[in-house]
Amino acid sequence: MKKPLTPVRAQKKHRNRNALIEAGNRRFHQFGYESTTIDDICADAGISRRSFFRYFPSKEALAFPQRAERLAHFRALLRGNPTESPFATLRRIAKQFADAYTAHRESLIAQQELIQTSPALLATEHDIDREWEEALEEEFLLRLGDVSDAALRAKVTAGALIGVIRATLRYWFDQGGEPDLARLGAAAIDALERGFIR
Amino acid sequence: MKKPLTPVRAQKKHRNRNALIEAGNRRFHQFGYESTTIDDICADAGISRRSFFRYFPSKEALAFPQRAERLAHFRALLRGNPTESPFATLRRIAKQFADAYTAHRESLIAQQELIQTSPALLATEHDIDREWEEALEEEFLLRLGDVSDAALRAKVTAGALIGVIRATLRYWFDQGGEPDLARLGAAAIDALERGFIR
DNA sequence: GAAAAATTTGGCACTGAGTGTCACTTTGTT
DNA sequence: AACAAAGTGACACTCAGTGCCAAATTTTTC
Repeated sequence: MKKPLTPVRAQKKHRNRNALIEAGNRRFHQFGYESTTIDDICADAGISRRSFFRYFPSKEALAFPQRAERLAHFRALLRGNPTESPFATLRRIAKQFADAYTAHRESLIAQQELIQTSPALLATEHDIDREWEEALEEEFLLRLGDVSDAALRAKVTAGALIGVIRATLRYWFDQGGEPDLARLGAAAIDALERGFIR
Repeated sequence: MKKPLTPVRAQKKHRNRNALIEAGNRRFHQFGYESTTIDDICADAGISRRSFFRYFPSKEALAFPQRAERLAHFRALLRGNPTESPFATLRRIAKQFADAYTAHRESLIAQQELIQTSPALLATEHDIDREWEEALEEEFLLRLGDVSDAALRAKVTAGALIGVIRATLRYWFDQGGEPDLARLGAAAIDALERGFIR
């Protein structure tokens, strides 16, 4: 067990954490990521600089506060239907994400624009992609069982998938979130499954 | 034109640049990337800290000194045979790179191991991948002409390719550079072209 | 070949992220 | 109420990266 539970302390932690996230996002979007210092954020949130680093390991982490939860969610979805064919699972998950993205279109575009302004945020975004790629790889490996070349095939398939997904998202963002993301996602997975022969 | 040529100065520049690269690599491999400070490198190379940043924009850049040249080379190869089918071009280029990688196996593995030790280097490596992905995208766009969805297809194909290539390389590195990289590369491109249906 | 102009360099000071330490306060326990 | 454990704030420090300016070096001009 990790948390023996602490009633009052947990509350404070939540409040402080949220105060930092809110203050950060506000400043990031108003003045830009690079121009915002941790001192600024701490002042807004009424928390000491030193304590900031007890809540977040870095300034970048503050910009992706739900990183761990989202990854866990993705893992759970992947693990959900082990009997289904892999690509069927992927299509189902892609559809779900496409719908969610479409629903939060505005804020996602704002976030994406912010990310584009900072190399540090781009790097963090990539780290996240890698985590997702590894989750995919693990799941493929599990499902492939003891086929020969399982390790290689799992890696390559996961790499191709993440590549295709990121490219699709970039296109969607480039078009201002206008196109039908569910359709784009489906097409991308089709291309992967059926091949890129023209 | 950029350089009206300067005989004596160019020499010095080369010498200094190389001194920094050598000093850096030596220290990186001996003591680790993070533990090496720019001051250390400058001391070894006999160059002032301030001048370091006139040769390289960052510490990471020192670890990938041929970045621009390699990208230019890749672009040239891509542009080389515009009449050939895209996948034929890719196969040819992949083979070339596979051979080159196999020839420099040892040092590439050492470099790769170094990269794995540092988030900053991993981030830089990703930046490089993105540059290559963009080069691919441009080339595909050029070749697709005015097909509908050209932008999307170029992006997605480039993304899939880079994803597949990186995954293949990771596998190759994981196996200590033992497998036949040319064969792995060919298989990866086959999978992309023909599809991932099992 | 010497003086002037252009370029490069080194030193200094500064910002901002991230870390170690330690005393102080708040919360939970008995 | 007393004590232990966890969280917080203040201070000092390291290191990457940048602006600025004066000194040195190279190139150009006469």
